[in-house]
Amino acid sequence: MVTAANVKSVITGSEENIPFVKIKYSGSYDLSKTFDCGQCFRWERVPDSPHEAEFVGVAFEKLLSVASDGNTITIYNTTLEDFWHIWLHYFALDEDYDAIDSELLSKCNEKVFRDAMMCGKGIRILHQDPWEAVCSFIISQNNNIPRIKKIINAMSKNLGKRIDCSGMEKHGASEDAYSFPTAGSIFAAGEKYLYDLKTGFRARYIIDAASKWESGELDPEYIKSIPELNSATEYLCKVKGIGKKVASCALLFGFERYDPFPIDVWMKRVLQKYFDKDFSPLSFGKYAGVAQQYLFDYERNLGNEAK
DNA sequence: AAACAGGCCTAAA
DNA sequence: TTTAGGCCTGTT
Repeated sequence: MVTAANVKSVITGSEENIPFVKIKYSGSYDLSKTFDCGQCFRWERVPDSPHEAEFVGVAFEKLLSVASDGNTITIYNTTLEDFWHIWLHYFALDEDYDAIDSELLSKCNEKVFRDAMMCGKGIRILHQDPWEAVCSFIISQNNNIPRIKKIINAMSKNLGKRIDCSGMEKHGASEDAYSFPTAGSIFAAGEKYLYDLKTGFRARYIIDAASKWESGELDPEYIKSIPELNSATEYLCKVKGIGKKVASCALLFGFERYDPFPIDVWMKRVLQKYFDKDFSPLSFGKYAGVAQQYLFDYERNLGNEAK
């Protein structure tokens, strides 16, 4: 019962007591680019993995690792049921990126964009938990990725649920793992507690978001139901500490939409450098967010090659 | 050591 | 409506 276009086969097995799901997949899926493009903060590369690439992380209160070898993706420490219910969509294995790419090319045929798309082939936009996305991108402001990860780990360790990792040592889970804390537990902990976890001036923003999340003033299902991007953005901006950029990221990575086009310092640079003054990212259309990821990755890789 | 990091808030024109 | 300054912390 294969329901996703690019998933060719799914089998289960077990390796040293760790159950896995192995997916044969057509098309390109680049785990490294996907986890390294700044959309998520809880995945780490597994050192000395026998796979071409393997990452271990926590999502939806579960610890798992994902490995890729050619056109095979293996998810360790999961079940077939969770694969179909959670991971198929989380990893965007149910998405037809060839279709997305050709839609984007029909909207923009600039050479730089074609190059960026080629360079970023295999990047996937994950479908993360909405609360985790909101909270993570509040933390991301005026901050760098190592410290964002550090803060999120500290919050998880102190306020999340402990997750059993036994048997996952070979998959990079040497220490205990913890789920991303719920809005309720963050709100209960209070602003000073968060401040002491080095969140800095963002502590009160996180509390404001958690409080609105708890009270229902910030309702994820309602947000997902808003058809128009600007309305959804405005709605999220009710929270102190959420501005246009943070809202765009949260919507793109946690609320099931592809049209947000987060503009940060990198994207400002890209737009200035390669596009006409009157060019609007809106012209990328409904998959603008995917275009943003390609361009972002492209610009950052150019920087790395120059070093 | 001073500046910067995938911003946002606030005060002041 | 737009603009400057400040902000927690860690790293270079």
